[in-house]
Amino acid sequence: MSQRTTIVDVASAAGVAISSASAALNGQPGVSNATRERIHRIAEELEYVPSQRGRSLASKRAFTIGFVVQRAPEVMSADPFFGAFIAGVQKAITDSGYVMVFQISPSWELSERLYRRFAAARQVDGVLVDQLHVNDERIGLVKELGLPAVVIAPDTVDVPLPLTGQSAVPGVTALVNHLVDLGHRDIAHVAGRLDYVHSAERRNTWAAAVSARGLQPGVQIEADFTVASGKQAAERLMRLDRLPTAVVCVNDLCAIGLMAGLQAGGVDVPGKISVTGFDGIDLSSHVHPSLTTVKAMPEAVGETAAAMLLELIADPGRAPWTVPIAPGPLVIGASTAPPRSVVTDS
Amino acid sequence: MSQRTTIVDVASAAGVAISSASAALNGQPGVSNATRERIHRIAEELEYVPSQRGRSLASKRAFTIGFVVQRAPEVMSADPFFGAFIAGVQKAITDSGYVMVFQISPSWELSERLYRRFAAARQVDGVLVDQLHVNDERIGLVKELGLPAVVIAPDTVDVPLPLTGQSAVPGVTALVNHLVDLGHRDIAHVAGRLDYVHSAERRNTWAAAVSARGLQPGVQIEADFTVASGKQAAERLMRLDRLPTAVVCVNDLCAIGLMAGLQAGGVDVPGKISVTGFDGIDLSSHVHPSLTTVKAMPEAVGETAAAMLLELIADPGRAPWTVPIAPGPLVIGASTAPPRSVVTDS
DNA sequence: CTGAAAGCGCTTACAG
DNA sequence: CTGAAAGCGCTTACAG
Repeated sequence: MSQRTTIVDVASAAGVAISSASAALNGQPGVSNATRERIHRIAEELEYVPSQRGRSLASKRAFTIGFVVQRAPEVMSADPFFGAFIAGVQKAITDSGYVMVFQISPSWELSERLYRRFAAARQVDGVLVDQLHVNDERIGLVKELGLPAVVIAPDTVDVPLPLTGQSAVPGVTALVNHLVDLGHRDIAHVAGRLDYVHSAERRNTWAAAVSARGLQPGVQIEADFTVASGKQAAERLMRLDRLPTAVVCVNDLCAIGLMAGLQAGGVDVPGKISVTGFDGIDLSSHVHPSLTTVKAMPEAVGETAAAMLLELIADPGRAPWTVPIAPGPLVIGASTAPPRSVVTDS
Repeated sequence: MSQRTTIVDVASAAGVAISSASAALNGQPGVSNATRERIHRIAEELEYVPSQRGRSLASKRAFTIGFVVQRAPEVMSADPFFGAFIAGVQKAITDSGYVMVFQISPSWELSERLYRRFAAARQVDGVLVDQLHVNDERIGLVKELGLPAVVIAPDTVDVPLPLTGQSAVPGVTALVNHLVDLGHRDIAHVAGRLDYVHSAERRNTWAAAVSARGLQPGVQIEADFTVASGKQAAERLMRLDRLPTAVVCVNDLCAIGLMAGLQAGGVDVPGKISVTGFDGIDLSSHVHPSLTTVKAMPEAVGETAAAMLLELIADPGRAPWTVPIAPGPLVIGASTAPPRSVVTDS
């Protein structure tokens, strides 16, 4: 392997000082067009690619952003969010020469260590904070560390940091209205862990939307986003004196588990109970019955979050701002239908 | 934000030269125990964490490994492999101060650009090459770039690079034997894209294992690992003159789609057809019927691959070696049963 | 507009 | 065992 070409090679080949080469290559003012072009041409000829190491040290930037996903690896696997989210992040950062370091952390304790190391070793220029908890310790931590950070959460949340994400309010409201319009009067909810901001938002929206139609919110069961927890929710539901006629689930995976549990217990979906999900994952259109759900747009969220982080890194003093992502569309599947009584009545 | 403490601060506080501080902190010989301890103590007091930027430039290492996943983001989402695989990678590298840069690339063209940039910008010290294709261009590319690389593939594959992974031979053979023992004589296969090494291995193993039991391999249908493709496979299967009594699928997701498609077409599983998967993802135990499958161990593969890459980076001249990962266990679910004729016969 | 110099924070030969 | 010096490949004031 021959020596890599450095900016010194480019400068000497162009007959200029390395400071001129640097300025020209970085598109900075103070270089005549003639020499700028010559330097660019020579850099190309020599296949010059600046070393991130030299650049990092001199410019005090890592050209790297950090993303710590705080959840168990097994849960991550099931989550439909990450592929698309990360693809979106990449789309936003790649052209700036930035790169994303990705870590999984099952616990807050490990997350904290990872963030501290990121900051102390100057390994990243900023971080993405995902899956916000109620009273999330990470907010205080990134502030303490002076680490630029963008939070991903429903845009209804109030945090002292730049934020982007989708609100579930329009989606869950549409889901509830769809059910009420079908004739449902007893609409239950299978919630996610309520210490997560996004599941709390969905739960509250379910209750508010049901009330807004003049109905009493039905039973509420707490689950944890997984298929297994949806299945357990089905078992708890089937032990009730009276089944609700419809269930709004916090997400698709949970709804898929719920449907499987109900079907295993001999409860027909949607004949006996209608079920809705949230996320619009690929699988939701392939299960039987196909799921009525709301599409999330993780790629758009990832792209926006990363773009915001880059802006914040360029201007760290900037006051927090929020960029809402438009809510995704309602997808009506075969898992929702009029309740039996209504069908009989007609 | 106060100034970060640097090695200069540590050295001057300890009253030694920075070279001594460096040697002591990095556990290198040539420092007396007394001064070594003193330096360590002072570094701790000052909460010194070495800057990766300085370290990188001086030591000509990035302390970063690259992982480019070459597939569409949507497919990634569905893939159960990555969460656990990445968790395993982290486990292996975190203590060495290494970090993983993660990229998704839908095409070979983009992958090539990413690898070239990694190499040219000295952004990573090595890469993980996953999901090996038949005649994979990445093998030649990493060699050309002089980029240390570890390949993840079934350990039956022969490539001129260090390799780790699980062979599907024991698992698929066990699956086929299970079906034959139940009485099946017509065992079909839904394959993954056969230009992938791992799906080719599974296909070939299916054919060999069926033959080894003195039977003719049944129909073979090509799919692409997704639920949707499994569903399409079901439709093609149902158009055949005679249904096979059992189907070995390339992976769980595909098997889940196949079962959904069969059930939608009124074909009972396992009453009419037995179905097997591969991977042992969480979902496979929650679908109805629960899936007979073989567990994959992505975390072990990730950990081993990353550990190997670190070894290779430390000794780039090392001759390629292979570390096989023990195959995972057979999981017998409710999706396999004796064929109807056998049940009737008895 | 252009260039010489200092410096980012380390590691690594090399003298003593 | 210990220290002074050079150097990794850039960027960034600062003179000219």
